[in-house]
Amino acid sequence: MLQQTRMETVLPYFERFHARFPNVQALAEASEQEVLRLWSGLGYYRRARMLHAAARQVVEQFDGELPQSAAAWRRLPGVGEYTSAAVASQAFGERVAVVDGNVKRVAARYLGLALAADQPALHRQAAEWGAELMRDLPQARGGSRPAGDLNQALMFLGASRCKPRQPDCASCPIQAGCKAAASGQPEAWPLPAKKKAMKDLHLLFLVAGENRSWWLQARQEGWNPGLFEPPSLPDGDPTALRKFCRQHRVESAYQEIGEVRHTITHHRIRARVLKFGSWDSSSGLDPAAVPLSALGKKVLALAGYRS
DNA sequence: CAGCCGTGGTC
DNA sequence: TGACCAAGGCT
Repeated sequence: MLQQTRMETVLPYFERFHARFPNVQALAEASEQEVLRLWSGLGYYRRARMLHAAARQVVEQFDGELPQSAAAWRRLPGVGEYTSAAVASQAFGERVAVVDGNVKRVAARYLGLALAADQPALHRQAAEWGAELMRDLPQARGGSRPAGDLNQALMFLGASRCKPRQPDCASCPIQAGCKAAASGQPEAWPLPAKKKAMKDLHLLFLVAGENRSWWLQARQEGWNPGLFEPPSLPDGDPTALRKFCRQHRVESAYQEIGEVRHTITHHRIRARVLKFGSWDSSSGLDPAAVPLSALGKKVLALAGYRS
């Protein structure tokens, strides 16, 4: 859950998720839809599907025993260099360095690397720096976890002092050897990344339903795969709308009830919402019982759905 | 390697 | 308002 997502955002999701799936067996036995439902709103839904797949793999292939090393964790779906190092350093005391956004920023400043945050070269050099710090660590004893502590310390330093903007060098414990602090312009590191262009997308949502029964479809591809939303199609094509209504046996009498704006990664979505009065309500779904995307929630809220 | 995937907070 | 960014990983 913490991949690309802040602790404060994750916490309430984690609490609910962990209450429902207290162990790997419970997660493995759940349906993917149930897993997505408890994840819905957190974003990056592929993480949920991969976590679910990993749980099933652990139960089916390893008899429910969790991997005991970074290398073994790394083989699970959804577990990359960062996550395997985070788990193994905290749980097993393994001397593997984490490289996240914080560590990369701290490394760029401390070492004075003229690289942008999204450059693989920065990731590589931050990893080398981390490995070097790991080698100089004292041996673990008496239950101490120097490797895990170092990893958390670097990430916390990045989040609390060595922030992207207005870093607090005065309170930084490693200011003495820091190139960026010495320059007087610590904010100049890392270099500005090339900005990615946003694309505008115009959609049309078709909403029908009331109370506990609404017209919802599971998305198959593109964004939010596996999540439910009211059906949508590209805006600006009346023929497509008529065809869609005919296919789904919905009378094309509707009311335009408003507009919803939403951003998904590099897409800026502007969606008009049409509400239909008559539809085949026998196929209605309860929005509370299926995984909804944030976009789907916005559309339903506009249409009068109260969760 | 480059592109892709969500959402919410901050300034 | 918009740009940036966050405890990344997969294709």
